[in-house]
Amino acid sequence: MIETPDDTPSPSLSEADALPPSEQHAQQYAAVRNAHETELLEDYVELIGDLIAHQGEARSADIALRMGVSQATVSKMVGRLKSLGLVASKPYRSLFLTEEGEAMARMSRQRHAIVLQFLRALGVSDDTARIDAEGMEHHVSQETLDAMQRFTRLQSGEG
Amino acid sequence: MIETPDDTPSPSLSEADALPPSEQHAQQYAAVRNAHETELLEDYVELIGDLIAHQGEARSADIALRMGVSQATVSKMVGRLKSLGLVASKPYRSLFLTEEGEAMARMSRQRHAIVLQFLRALGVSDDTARIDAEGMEHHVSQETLDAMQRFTRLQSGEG
DNA sequence: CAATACAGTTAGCCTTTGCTAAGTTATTTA
DNA sequence: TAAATAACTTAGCAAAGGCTAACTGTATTG
Ligand SMILES: [Mn+2]
Ligand SMILES: [Mn+2]
Ligand SMILES: [Mn+2]
Ligand SMILES: [Mn+2]
Repeated sequence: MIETPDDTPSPSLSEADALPPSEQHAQQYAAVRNAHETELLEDYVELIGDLIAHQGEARSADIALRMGVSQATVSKMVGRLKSLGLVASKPYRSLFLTEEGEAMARMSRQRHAIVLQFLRALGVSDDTARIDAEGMEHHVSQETLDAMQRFTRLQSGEG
Repeated sequence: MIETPDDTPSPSLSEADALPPSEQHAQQYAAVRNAHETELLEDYVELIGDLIAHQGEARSADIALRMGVSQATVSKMVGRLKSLGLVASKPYRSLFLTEEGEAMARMSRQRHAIVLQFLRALGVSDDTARIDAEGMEHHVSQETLDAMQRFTRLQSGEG
């Protein structure tokens, strides 16, 4: 392993930040593309889990309504979720999460809650916090989640 | 205007949060889908602007390298940016931003910087902050940006 | 200045995520 | 219980965003 020649000058306040090294920059975008591959899956399983918990069952029509998409779109997505082993169902019947689906739903729900509570603790209004959390949650690393939780706890502790 | 019947119980700590009303829930997801439509465009114009500022010109090969994507993908995307009036170029030559492209780049760059500085102020390491900011930036409302700036200023002021 | 290397484009393919329209199954109700 | 309504599925379409392979144009350099 040879050290990459570092042509990044040390940070200065008077000029615009230099571009990061190409490989690091590429990794940033790759991480985003990566998040985009799983984010819809996460939202679906999280929603299915929430529907089961709050209304006793998860039906396609409810999902379509809450996601704001057509039932056909939900039907196709459910097919994908089944083929990925996250969801189980019989034709024309309501949906269930597999063990794997439950696990993903649990993680997603928790991460979502941390981000939402953090935004509220930051002083963002509830409506805005909900909207922003829905998108941000998929792009937040564990390290950032930890920092958010620290802040939220501090903030509520000081009340 | 009639007030929507509010079946959301007042928040309780002992039970899981209730689901938001369907229309509000749908709006959350719609906002995310919306952000996804412009997010790549924003990253491209921001990068093109940065390349012009830092290296004098923006070439497809550089973009491909920094985005971690094939040159063919860049070529196609540049076609889209041109058809949207954000970028101008002659075949086989380097890229320029239109007025509209400049405006989008300016906004994106500023928003990106606010999110990045905020994450650092929160205590997130530089590498992680860069990665998370690249994704989060597209899902952050003006209200949240304001809250982030307030926090960052406070934090640096107290140093 | 010819050969080579590098940069950019085009064609053709794939997956994801959306849609509408049309069909099928299940449930409700007259 | 037959008819009507609601729920679900399927087929077929489109746009976005990736890829590789093949081609074309530009720049370097022997
Ligand atoms: Mn979520
Ligand atoms: Mn989400
Ligand atoms: Mn950006
Ligand atoms: Mn970005």
